[in-house]
Amino acid sequence: MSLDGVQLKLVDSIDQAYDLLRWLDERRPLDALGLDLETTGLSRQTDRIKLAQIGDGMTGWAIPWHHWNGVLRDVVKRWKGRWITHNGPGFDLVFLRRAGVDIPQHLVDDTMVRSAVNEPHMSKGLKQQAGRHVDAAAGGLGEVLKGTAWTWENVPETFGPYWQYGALDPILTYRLEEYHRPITERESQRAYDLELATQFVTERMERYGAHVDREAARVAYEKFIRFCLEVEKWCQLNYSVKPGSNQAVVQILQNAGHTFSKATATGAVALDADVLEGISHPLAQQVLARRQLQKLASTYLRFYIDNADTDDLLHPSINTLAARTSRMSVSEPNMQNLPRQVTNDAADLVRNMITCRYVTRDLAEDTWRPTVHGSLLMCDFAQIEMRLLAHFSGDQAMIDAFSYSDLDFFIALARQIYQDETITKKDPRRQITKISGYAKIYGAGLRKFAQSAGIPEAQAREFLRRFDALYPGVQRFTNDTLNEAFERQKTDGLAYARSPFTNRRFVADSRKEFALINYLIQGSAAEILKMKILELDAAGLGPWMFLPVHDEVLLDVPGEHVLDAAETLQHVMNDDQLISVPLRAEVSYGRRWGSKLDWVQEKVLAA
DNA sequence: ATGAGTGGCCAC
DNA sequence: AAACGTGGCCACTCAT
Repeated sequence: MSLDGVQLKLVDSIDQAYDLLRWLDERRPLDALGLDLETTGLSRQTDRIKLAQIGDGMTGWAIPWHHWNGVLRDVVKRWKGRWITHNGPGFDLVFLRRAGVDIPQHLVDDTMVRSAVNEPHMSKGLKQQAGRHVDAAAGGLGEVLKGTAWTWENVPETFGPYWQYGALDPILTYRLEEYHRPITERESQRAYDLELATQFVTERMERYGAHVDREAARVAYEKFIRFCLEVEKWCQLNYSVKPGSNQAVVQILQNAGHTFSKATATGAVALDADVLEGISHPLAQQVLARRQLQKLASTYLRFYIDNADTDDLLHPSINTLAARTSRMSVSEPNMQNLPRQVTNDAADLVRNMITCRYVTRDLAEDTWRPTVHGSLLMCDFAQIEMRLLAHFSGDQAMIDAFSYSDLDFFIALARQIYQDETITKKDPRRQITKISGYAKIYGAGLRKFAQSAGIPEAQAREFLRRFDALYPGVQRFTNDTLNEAFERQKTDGLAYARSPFTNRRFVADSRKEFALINYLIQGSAAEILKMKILELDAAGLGPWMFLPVHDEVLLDVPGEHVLDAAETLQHVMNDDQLISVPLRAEVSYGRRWGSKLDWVQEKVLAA
C-alpha cells in the first residue's frame, strides 16, 4: 500500500461543500468513513475544534470548523454507515459531542484500540502505525508547523500544509482500519469489543471526576511546605547541603564515618528510605522526613489546589491501553497510587481529601447520612489475582481454600501447607503463605521469595517444596504457559500468551518470558474489571463511577441512590460463574476515601 | 530553557 | 534450572 494518488480537498466554498456531499452519496452504505479533528489544543474542557476531516482510503476532506461546521453536521445526519476514528472515544468524539454533534457509539470503530489489541508491543500512534502499515513516508509527517510562526492554536485553517496534513489523517485511519479489521476478527474480537466499549465508559468517568477537599489541601500544603523549608534551612546551616541532593548527602555521611553497601541499578550508592532508616545521624532523619512530605505536597496537594475545577473536581486521565497487561493507568494526577499507609498520618491525609461531592464541607461527620447526603462507594474484589491463580492451576485443594465462607483464604492455605489446623490470622505462617502466593503471581524465584518473606533460603526452599507438592497445577500452568510461548516464538517470531477471556495476546520482552505468568493473571484481573465496569454501566451506575483501581471501582453517589447503587455493586461484582472459584467483592462507603482518621486529621492540621 | 536519564516511592 | 509483575511522577543531574 502507498499513498500515491490520494486526493486532499478543502471545503471553503459552497461548490466544494456540494462536491463533498455528492462524494458522500457515492459511498456504499456498508462502507465506512474515516473521521478526525484538528483542535486548538488537547484540553477537552477548554480547547476548540479548528478542522473536521473525513475521508476514505483515497480522498480526504478538510472542513474548517468555524465557517463550515454545518457541512460536517449534514454529513453526520446523512451518513448511516460506520465511522472510523483514531482515539475517537477519548478525544474527537468528545469534542464533537461538546459541539452538539452526536455520533452513536455503536457505529464507531477505532484504530488505536485495534492496534493495541492486534500488536500490543508496537506503537499505537496514528503516524507510527501508518508508517508500518500504509506508507513508510507517513511516519515522518507531523512537523507541518516547523519553520512557520504558527502554533496549533492560531494557524489559519486554510494554510495549505496544515489542512492537507489534517485531510490525510482520515485516509490513514481508514487504511489502518482496512489493515486491522480482518486481524481483529480472526484473532481477538472479544478483546477489541471489550476495550472499545470500556473507553466510552472511562471517558465518562473522566468527565464526572473526583471531588477534592480543596480547603483542607491548602491548609495541609502550607504546613508541609513550611516544614520542608525549615529542613532545607537546617541542612544548609549545619551541613551546607540540599536535602534533595542524594550524592551530596552521601558524601557528608561518608565523611562522618558511615559506610554504604546498597547500590542502585546503575551501581551508584543507594540512599533510599531503607538505607536512611538504618543510619543514626540527624541528617539522615531530616532528609527522609522532608523527602516524604515534599513528595506528598508537590505530587498531590499542589496538584489538587492548582487543577481542581470550579466545582472542586479533578479530572484525571484514564488510559485504558497503557499497560501491556491491559490494566488501566491514571494520570494527572495518578489517583491509583494515593498513599494508603494508615501508620503515616500525613500520607493517609492525601487520600482522605478525596471526598463525596454531594456532602457540603461544613456538614459534621456525625450528622452525615450516606443515604441522605450522598456517599462515596468503594467496591473491590477480594484477592482476585490469587483466585485467578487457583483457577488457572485447577488444583482442587487451592480452589477449596476459597470456598470456606468463614475462613480467610491465606489461613486455609497455610493450614494445608503446614498441616496445622490451629493457624490463625496472626500466625506468621499465614503471612509467609500470603507472600508466597504473590511471589508465584509475580514470578519470583527462591531468593526473592525468601527475601520478601524474611526467612532463610533453606526454609523458603522447604516451603516451596511443600507448596509445589500440594498444588502441582501451579507449576503445570507455569510450564504450559512458557512452553506455548516458546512454540509461538518459533512459529510467529514472538513469545506471547493468550487471555482465556478475550483471546488477547500478552507479549513478553525477550528473555523475560517468565513474566507471561504474571501477565495472564494480572491481565485477566484487568479484563474482568473492565467487563464488570461495563456491566455496572449497563446496570445504571455509569453516571457515578469515577475511578478504576485495578481490582476496585469508586463511585460518588447522591443520597437517594446510595442503597440501590450498593446493592447493584454487590450483585454485579460478586460472581460465582466466571471462574472456578467464586469472585468476591466488598462494598464500603464513606464521606471520604480512606476515611479512617477523617475529622481527627483535620483537627491535627488546624493545630 | 528544555529534555532524557536516574533514583526514589506510592499504589495494586 | 531459574526468573518478583504493572504503572505515574517527583527532584535531581547532566546534556543539548
